[in-house]
Amino acid sequence: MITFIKQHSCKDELKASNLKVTPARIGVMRFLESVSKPADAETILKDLNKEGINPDPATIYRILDILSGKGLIQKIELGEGKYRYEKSENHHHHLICTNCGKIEDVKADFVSNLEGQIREKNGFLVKSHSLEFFGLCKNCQN
Amino acid sequence: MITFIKQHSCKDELKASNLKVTPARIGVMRFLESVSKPADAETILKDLNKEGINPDPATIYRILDILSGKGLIQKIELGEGKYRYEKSENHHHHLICTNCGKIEDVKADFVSNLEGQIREKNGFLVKSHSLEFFGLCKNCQN
DNA sequence: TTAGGTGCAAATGATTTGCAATAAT
DNA sequence: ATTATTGCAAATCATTTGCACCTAA
Repeated sequence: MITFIKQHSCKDELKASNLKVTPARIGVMRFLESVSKPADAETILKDLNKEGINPDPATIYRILDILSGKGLIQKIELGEGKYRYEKSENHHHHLICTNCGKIEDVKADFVSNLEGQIREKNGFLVKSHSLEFFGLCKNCQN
Repeated sequence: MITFIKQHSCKDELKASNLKVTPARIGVMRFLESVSKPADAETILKDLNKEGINPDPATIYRILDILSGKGLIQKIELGEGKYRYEKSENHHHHLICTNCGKIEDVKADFVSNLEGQIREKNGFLVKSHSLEFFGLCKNCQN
């Protein structure tokens, strides 16, 4: 018996979402896969530039928009007045140091339990959520 | 025995934070006290205008900034690319309908429990948090 | 070929800033 | 009187849009 192991690929993900495969799109997907912290548009663009891909900022925004529309990435806000993006599989919560700006991760799935309660109490169907903590990281408490 | 009941007053709150009492500041405090949903700068300004107070937008932003700096109000983001503000005592979480934009409240204090755990596990001192749910409200599920 | 993707330049929207005039204590 | 606060106008920053050109399928 032969088992086909689904080899993960940015290109395949794009195709699976009926999106044309372009260098800029591959670059964005790759980058978001490689980083542990959610990244903003500017950071993403600069990384692509390093790899010799030079899309217009408008293109980056359009790509981020379509990818989050397809659910491949998540658009989040961390109280900075701009958006950050993360690969959907990387979803987790953050600890944002209000002093130095450091962003740490917290893995916690307690929120999932709440969604059922909300459905019952409020009749609201939760599709996604954000949970962020602001405060002082270890280094900034002195 | 005479009991002094602390009569809540916007002016007193301002004074207690060493802020000068001005019409615009009173107006902002009053408005945020009167509404159940977090409001954006534009909405706040329009309300003040109705009451005959006509500050410049820049003044509104400066007031919102100083009030949140003093902890009298909270600055939050609901995925709209702008900030909203709420009276600190009104802190709660929101259900944001991604279809019609309706904002509902959820009262829940389960998050408080987490802050202790985060302190232990991550050494991170939580000062505030945000928890928002995105999905479809009752009306928009059909 | 052709629908979808991109570059460029200009527009938008929220928020911020410098500075001089003004009002709260 | 003194210092904080405000108004005004201009600047900034992130993001969006119109349109002509280009490219992946």
